[in-house]
Amino acid sequence: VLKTFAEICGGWASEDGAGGSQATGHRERGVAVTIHQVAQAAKVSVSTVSRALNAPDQVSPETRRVVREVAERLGYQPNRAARGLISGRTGNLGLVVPDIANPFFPPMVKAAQTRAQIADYAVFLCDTDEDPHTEIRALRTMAKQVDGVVVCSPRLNDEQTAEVVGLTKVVFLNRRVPGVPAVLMDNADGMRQAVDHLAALGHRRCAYLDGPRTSWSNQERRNAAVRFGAQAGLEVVTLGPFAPRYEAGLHAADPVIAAEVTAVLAYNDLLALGVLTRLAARGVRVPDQVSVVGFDDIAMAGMAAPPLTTVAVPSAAAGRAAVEALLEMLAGDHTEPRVVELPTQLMVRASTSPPPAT
Amino acid sequence: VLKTFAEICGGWASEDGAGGSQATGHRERGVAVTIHQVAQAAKVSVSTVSRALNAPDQVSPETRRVVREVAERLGYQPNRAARGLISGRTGNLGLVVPDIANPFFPPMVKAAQTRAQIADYAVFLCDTDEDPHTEIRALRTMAKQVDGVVVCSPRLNDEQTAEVVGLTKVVFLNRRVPGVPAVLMDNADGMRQAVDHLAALGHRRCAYLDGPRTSWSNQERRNAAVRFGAQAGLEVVTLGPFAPRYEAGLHAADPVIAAEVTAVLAYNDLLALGVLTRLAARGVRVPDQVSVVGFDDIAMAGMAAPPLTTVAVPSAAAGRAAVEALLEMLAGDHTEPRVVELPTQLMVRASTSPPPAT
DNA sequence: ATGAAAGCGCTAACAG
DNA sequence: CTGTTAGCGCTTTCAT
Repeated sequence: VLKTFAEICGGWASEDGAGGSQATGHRERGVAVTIHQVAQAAKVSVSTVSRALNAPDQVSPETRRVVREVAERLGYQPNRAARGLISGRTGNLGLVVPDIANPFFPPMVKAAQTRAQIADYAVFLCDTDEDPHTEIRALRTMAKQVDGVVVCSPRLNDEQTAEVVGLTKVVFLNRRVPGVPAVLMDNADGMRQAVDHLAALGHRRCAYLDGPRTSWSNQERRNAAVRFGAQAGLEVVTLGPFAPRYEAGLHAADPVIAAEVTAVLAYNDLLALGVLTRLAARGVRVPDQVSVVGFDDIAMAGMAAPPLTTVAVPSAAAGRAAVEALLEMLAGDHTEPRVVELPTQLMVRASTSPPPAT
Repeated sequence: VLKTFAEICGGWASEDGAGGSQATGHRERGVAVTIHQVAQAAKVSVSTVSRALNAPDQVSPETRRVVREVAERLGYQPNRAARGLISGRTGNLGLVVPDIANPFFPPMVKAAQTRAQIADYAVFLCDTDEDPHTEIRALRTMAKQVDGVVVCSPRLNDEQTAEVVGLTKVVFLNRRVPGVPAVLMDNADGMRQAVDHLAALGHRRCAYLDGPRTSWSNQERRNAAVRFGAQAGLEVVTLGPFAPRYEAGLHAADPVIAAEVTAVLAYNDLLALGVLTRLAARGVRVPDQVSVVGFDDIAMAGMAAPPLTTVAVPSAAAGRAAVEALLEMLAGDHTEPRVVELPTQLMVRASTSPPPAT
């Protein structure tokens, strides 16, 4: 019941829980039980133990039964590091993310980890804090202890990308690089849906809130907005660029008002949410006076007031798909480097409506 | 440019970026460079290479220079698994979380991972999806390939806890168990601040929205609300229990209205946010008619309308502290199992005000 | 100061 | 079907 630690820094935030209840069969743990102990206890050789566990049909049913029973009783858990050393297969995957605190990533990470676990892979997580340098360093270190890596929204340049691809099996998530297997989201189609929605409501002029210049997704989204806008008779003026954050949205709202548009397409939800807040503060009613559309459909989008119309992006499915693509590569049935593009979908909620009658 | 994958399930959500630009010194990667290759290239034995890298003062300055240069040129990265096999130290830590998609956890995970990385540890992440069974299984598997584990908001029962503690070094986060080192947040004091705030505003009767029955934090928070409420002349009626989620908050708002209170203390922010939404839908103005206080201070709390008054919990600092506690245990300077309790702090925003004049 | 040799725990030939 | 023999890549005595 001590009480200490003065340094409180960066983020704050809580949650937790207490025990469920499941009986655990009694195990005799003698600190570290190795395959040798099992072999000895079962009165067979270590290789038999290994086979009984990994290649069940290479040992007699009886031996197998005994070995497995003993292994179970002793609580034997094979040492994956040792196994990996000889087999070349570590049973580990790497997962690299620019910023896990960005609400866009957690569902992706969760799905990826869960999928990996099902295939009996453990996953190393690395948050690069948006730094390409940290990213490449992490990848180099990881390479040796994983069978492959999923890199989400890579910030690597071409040279670094080439190096990484030579280091280990890699699947990119949210970035298309020739020759590199990847899982992508159909940003263009999502933006088309959003633009069509606005045009159908009768909007004729809207703003696109530009995201980070270096963002691959942003380029796709902006281009699509302009292209499909022209096609649907919706003029799109670009404002920005803005950081993909709530605070930047607060900032972006004023230019939006000045731009005399009846609708705004934001690069992402965080930005859109900021716009919503600031618009309300300035007395501009959403959606009556201005319609707002986000992108991503992060959890908070549906909790905003008004609930945000946005383009849902299948980030959980993408995380899962990326791991699956990696697993396929590892299985060796690799035809060509696979590129998967997942569909996106407009979620119409309450932040969009016909423009005010002039 | 294929296009496939029909199955879109669970969560949806986007973000990404494209390359920065940093020159990478040219490396001659011969697929996998081992300590042997370095030894050969440097014309010394493997043990000398090992020493030159790990125990610099055991080799002559000249040899050291040469070896390091060669290692650098070849891009040698020691195989941590092999190292761990002999040294018993894996250089890996485990991080177990009930649900990374819960916005409470990402800052914690990020801070923990970052801190571990600084100490040159890699981290295995496991999301247990709130399932004690998955949790114990993950812990058993991890135990062998890590030097220690941080378990966030453990859902383990006593027996399982005992087993885990025997498996590897463990630090709990958000749960106090006798004999187990832990990092805690001062829930009681945070609740005291919230209650005092309400009492100071003139509230005389408020509701506490109960969280999950099994949650250790919830028990602490509820008890504190009642105890400090009595002390401050604020009657606290408990409503619930509710799941710690936005949807549950939507549901909780109606009983709140029926309870004829002038304020509500929610178990956590998600719940409070739901209450905010539903109250607005029913035409109840916050804070004019009812004040709302959350707990945790997740990112969305500040983005709500009105911005939520809530108790900030230092989750990032906690993640960092947990890793540090683990690191200390590993270093062996373990005096007694350490328990650290971090302070919490009320963030007064716009969802609280004096009660309506009756 | 340096090299040779012995394993860490495990799997994969290779014999019986 | 099962045991024996080699190592995987690395650190660490133990000699030299």
